[in-house]
Amino acid sequence: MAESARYPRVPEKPVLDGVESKWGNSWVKNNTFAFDKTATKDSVYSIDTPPPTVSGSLHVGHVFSYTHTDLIARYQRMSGKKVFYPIGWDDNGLPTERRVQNYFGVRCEPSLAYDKNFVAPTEPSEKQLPISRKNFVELCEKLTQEDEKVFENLFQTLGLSIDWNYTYQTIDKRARTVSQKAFLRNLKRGEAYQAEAPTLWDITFRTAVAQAELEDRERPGAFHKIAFKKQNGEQVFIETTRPELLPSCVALVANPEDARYKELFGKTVITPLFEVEVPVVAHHLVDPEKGSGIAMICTFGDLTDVIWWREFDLPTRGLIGWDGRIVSENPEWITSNKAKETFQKIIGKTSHTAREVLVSELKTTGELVGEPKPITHAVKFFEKGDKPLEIVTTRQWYIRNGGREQELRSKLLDRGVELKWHPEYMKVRYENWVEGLNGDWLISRQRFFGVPLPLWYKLDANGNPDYSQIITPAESALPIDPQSEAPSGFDESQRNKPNGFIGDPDVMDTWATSSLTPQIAGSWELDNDFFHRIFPMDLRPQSHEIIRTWLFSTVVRSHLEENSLPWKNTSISGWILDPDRKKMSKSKGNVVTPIDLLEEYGSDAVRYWAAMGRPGTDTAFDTGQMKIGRRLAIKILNASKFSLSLNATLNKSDVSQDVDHALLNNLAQVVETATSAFEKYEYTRALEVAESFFWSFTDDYVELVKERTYGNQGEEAAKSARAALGITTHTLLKLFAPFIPFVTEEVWSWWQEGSIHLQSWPKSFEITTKPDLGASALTNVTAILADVRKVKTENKQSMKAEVKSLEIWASKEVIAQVENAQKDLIAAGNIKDLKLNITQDETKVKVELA
RNA sequence: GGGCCUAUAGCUCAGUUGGCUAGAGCGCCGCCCUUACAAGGCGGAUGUCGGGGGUUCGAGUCCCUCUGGGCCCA
Repeated sequence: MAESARYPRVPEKPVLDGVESKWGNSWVKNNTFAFDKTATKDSVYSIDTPPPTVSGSLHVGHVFSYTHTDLIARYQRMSGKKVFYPIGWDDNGLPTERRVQNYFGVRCEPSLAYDKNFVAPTEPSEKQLPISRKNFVELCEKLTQEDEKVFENLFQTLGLSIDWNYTYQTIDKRARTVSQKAFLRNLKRGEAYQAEAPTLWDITFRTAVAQAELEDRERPGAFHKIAFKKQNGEQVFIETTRPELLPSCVALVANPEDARYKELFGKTVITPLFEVEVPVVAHHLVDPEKGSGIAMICTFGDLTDVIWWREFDLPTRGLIGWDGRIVSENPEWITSNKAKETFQKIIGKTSHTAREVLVSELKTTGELVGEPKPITHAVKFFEKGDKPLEIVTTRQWYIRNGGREQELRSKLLDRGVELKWHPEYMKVRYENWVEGLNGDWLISRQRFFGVPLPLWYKLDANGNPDYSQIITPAESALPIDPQSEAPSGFDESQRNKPNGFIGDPDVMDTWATSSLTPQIAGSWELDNDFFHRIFPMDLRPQSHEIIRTWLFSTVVRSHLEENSLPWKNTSISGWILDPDRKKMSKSKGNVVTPIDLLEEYGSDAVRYWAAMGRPGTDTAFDTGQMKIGRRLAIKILNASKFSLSLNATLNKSDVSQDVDHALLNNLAQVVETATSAFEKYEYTRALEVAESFFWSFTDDYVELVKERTYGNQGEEAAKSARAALGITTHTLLKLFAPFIPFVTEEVWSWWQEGSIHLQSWPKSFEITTKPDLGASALTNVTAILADVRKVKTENKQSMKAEVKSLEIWASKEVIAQVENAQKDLIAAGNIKDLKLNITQDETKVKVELA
């Protein structure tokens, strides 16, 4: 075996262990996936990678969906694209604040001064320690940095081909600059505006909440039947689940068709306990079947109240404050002494307590009829909150998103059509959402940790803010914090002083920053040359539940700022389902952490499982698939080692035998199928065709030609097989490279230079040696070999058992193919005597064992 | 209440514009220590394609309807 030194780097016994750290480190160290900044737009493939919420926990879902993106990135890179594949960390917003509170046992108290010697408690204290806003933000930054390392470690172990030179944080300076600049542009163009309006309000977080952040939850409640007094002294009975809102009642409403109440429309009634005179109005939204068919309108109990309040131009009688408690002063519209006395009993109370008090009062006066009737109803919650939302009137900032203008809305719907969705049907979710919008995008949040609205307001001579007198910073001064910096033309001593200024205390919604990820990653306005090389981007990968938020808001910002789509394609990942359809939970002890998974099965194996999940399709968490992936990875190692040990070559001109030509034709077909599948973002299909070819290659073809490569048919025949083996191995490694990046890189390093991930994706014309031949010259022969194996198995013989005679009846063409390959066939089947007969009938085989 | 997805072997899933006898892997059963791999190989069994109706020469695939599961929204 003089030639065995041809591939000296092939190990004796290849193993999977250690490939992740070996190649993962190598890729990072060598900048293997560095983006070429000089690349022209048409050669770039840019990816708007989702910034994971670092304060959340690592989940197998991360592994799943981020792998999908990486498959596309690696394919595009091998196809010759300059791939821009950055990543950001979402460390902005409520999840981070909440995690810091729990982790350190602190809470933000904006009135406190910054303590530069502050040291965070090592153990969270039982009672939350109040700290200044700046100290709080510092803790947020400290904790998220640690979280980010954990994610980075996971993603590198998983083999994501991210360019680590382009990481960003949604709270970092660049993100703040971009968010503030984009907001100021929106403001200048009239797309951002402030308004005093009823706002959905979370009393726990004390912040306004946007439509996209709402969810309905079924909650128990009770209908209370309460008597109002008509002008003629008779009673009319309403039913309400929120009797505590009685003091804020501004009208009664019934359906215009409801005969029971027709005579009341246009008249007034008197509220119980508080003796306020309110009108009775008619509106089609009232369901005559619900309750007594007549309801009280309060400011505000729910969103329908807001509609009625607006349409009937009713007064605002705010009752609930920002803390969720009843206001601390007797409202001006409650005038009688008895009513004032009653109101004193609920001042400052939570709505729950106020309800108990008023129900008891109503019982005493007899205005509550019967016992409350328990019901279950849908109540609006902030998706991250624990208490039902209240509606309070506040001044907030909005960005136009088509929620109030048909023209913009239809343009945004057109953007949805322009975007290529993978899978296509996900577009419907976008359309449903946009069509169902009922207001503009509320972007101001009353939080501490986030990107501040870059605004100040002038104070009048009395020291009251004049919100129409907005002071904006110069773009060059961004990012700014209006709470700690004074606007130009003022100095800090004028803060909160008459004729001075105040800073806007609010921060922007986390989506107001996330909606700019293409601009942040692409250094918009900071390096516009760079930006225009990568924008519009090629792909936004994400999951389906945030189409209404992240995807839509990004489309809005890009449409407003660039008058274009932010990306050409979006691919929507499905969810991970538990195999037993039960939620994984810590209490059950069956939580699988992704890092352990990668260690147990190997990253390539876990990626294989992920790759089996098609875009948009929910996939079961299935360690069985990972075992198969692991087996595939091991098989690639062994089969490649074997091919190389047979002195495989890449000499196309050596291929002379029909079975070898046919193998390459078959392979070329696989390449074409895999390529077109990848072009359609159907990576699973690409993997499947490569995999099934690979197994038939090792099981059938390699077995068939093994003896020939040893030289039993002479050097020329051996060379033909060695070239076919080499070309096939070479091509298969590339086809598997996006899926199984570690093992393919390992094998590549045995006999080739550089990284396989920077090689060109195979093309069918580079592979074929005799394209007109087709593939049947091989498949017809391996089918016969399979028949021989079957007979041996049926007779409980070993595969190398001798066949006394093999007789074949087949068409002229098949017989010719068998004749061409008969030496391979005889050697592989250990056949002593081969008889060939031409027939018109189907191929028939008779095997006689020794 | 509206929208979307989904139902195929014990399990996880393919099945393209309707077209030969509906496939794969796992699992199961049987066999083989074969000098790449026993963490391997070879072979086998397994289906009322959720139910009902319709279109068609022909339906897992298209239409209607019912039922179960999931998601989004109201």
